[in-house]
Amino acid sequence: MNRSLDRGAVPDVTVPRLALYLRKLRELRARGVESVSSQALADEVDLNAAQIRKDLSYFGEFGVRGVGYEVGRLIDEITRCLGLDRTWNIIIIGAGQLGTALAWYRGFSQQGFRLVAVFDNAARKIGASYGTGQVRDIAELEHFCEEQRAIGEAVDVALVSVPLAAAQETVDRVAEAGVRAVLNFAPERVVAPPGVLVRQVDLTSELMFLSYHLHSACGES
Amino acid sequence: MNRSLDRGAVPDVTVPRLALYLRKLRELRARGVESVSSQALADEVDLNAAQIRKDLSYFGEFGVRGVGYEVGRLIDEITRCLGLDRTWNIIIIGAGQLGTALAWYRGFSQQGFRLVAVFDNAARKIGASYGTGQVRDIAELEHFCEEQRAIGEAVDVALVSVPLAAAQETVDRVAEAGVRAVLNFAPERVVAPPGVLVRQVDLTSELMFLSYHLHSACGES
DNA sequence: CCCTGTGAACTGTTTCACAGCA
DNA sequence: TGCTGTGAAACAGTTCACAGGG
Repeated sequence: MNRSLDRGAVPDVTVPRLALYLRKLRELRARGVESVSSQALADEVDLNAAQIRKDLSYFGEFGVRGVGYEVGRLIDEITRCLGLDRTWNIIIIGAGQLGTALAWYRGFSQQGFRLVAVFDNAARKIGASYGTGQVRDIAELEHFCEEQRAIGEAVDVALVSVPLAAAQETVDRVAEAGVRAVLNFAPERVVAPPGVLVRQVDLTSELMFLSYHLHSACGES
Repeated sequence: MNRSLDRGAVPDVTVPRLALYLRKLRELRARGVESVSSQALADEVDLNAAQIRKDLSYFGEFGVRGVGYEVGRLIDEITRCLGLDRTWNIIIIGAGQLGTALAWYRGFSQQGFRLVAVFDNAARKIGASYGTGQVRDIAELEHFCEEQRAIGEAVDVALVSVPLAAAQETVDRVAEAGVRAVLNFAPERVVAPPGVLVRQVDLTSELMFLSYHLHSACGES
């Protein structure tokens, strides 16, 4: 029974934790550690050991009773579960400060994400080369996506770093162009077009979370 | 009874939702809307109306039965609950691509966050002026924080955008310098020093979340 | 009557505790 | 024996459903 297919059973909160385990396991491997128990890994990532065992059990049985998990094997399994055993093509819409920072971010390529293009509507930015992607005119978006599909390198994910007012329109447009996942950085919760997965990265909310806790801590202590 | 003080009763997930309500309420006010029911607001933010009423009830009774909520009043109340009725001083550590993008980000000042300085260890970057903050030598960090405290403008939050390997060390150092909240952008879950609130913004995890869902959707449909 | 505020029911997640296997 | 994998218990968060006040 291939557990990785019955997606409905995997809690959403499990997925980001798998990413965390993966990172820590790679670190352990780099340090020469070959085997790890759920307890040892739990200590490293500051979680409950049962949590880790349960998270992994949604996808299969990767450990050996009485022994633990083989680090290399577990890295491979989690990599596969997360869909990181292939390359995902990403584009960035909006070559402002944030878009530019994202384009230069090294972490992407290290995880199997390949930046194939950056789009902007400002003529003076077009043609510049950021990291592995070139800045193109947003007018070419649909054409570019189609071309990529034609060569078997369809655009999988769009990172949207456009101004607030353009966020929804941009998401609708990339969805229309066939992109099925979006990471939106604009502080505006956009409505996901059907069949498109939208994930929000909201700096303002994060700051407000901090201010709330700083504020209420003042009131208490 | 001031509910905003018994913090233990407020679920963590409520706080980012308040930030969302606040944004939508401001938008409604800008559109000239003066009164809103929990149902109408729920439709706007795509949540359950009871959820909104319960979230607000943790902090007090802001509505009028049979009528709804007065938009202006609710904005004020949420602003107060989130601790946004004052200015918070923030610093950025690491003036790389991401740190620079953060420094230029307009959203901060609009929400009552004031950038007071950017720190870096690269001599050639020091002195440059980013947004409202000037780039200073990281060696001056402790001195700067103390000086700010002396003039009653203590540094409240540090945004950490340094390379992976320096993240933990940097967080420990800002904590030592008296900063009580950190927003960490390095893809390394850092250990929070006692009494310091650390919040993680992890682009890599977000991308992996998308790749997981794209991947498992392929297997199904 | 309408809509808020809230106990109670429900759903989802975490943790416990132990059976089962190396 | 030691550690995994997993039902069952505990806990947290969401939604329901209705009492209560304008």
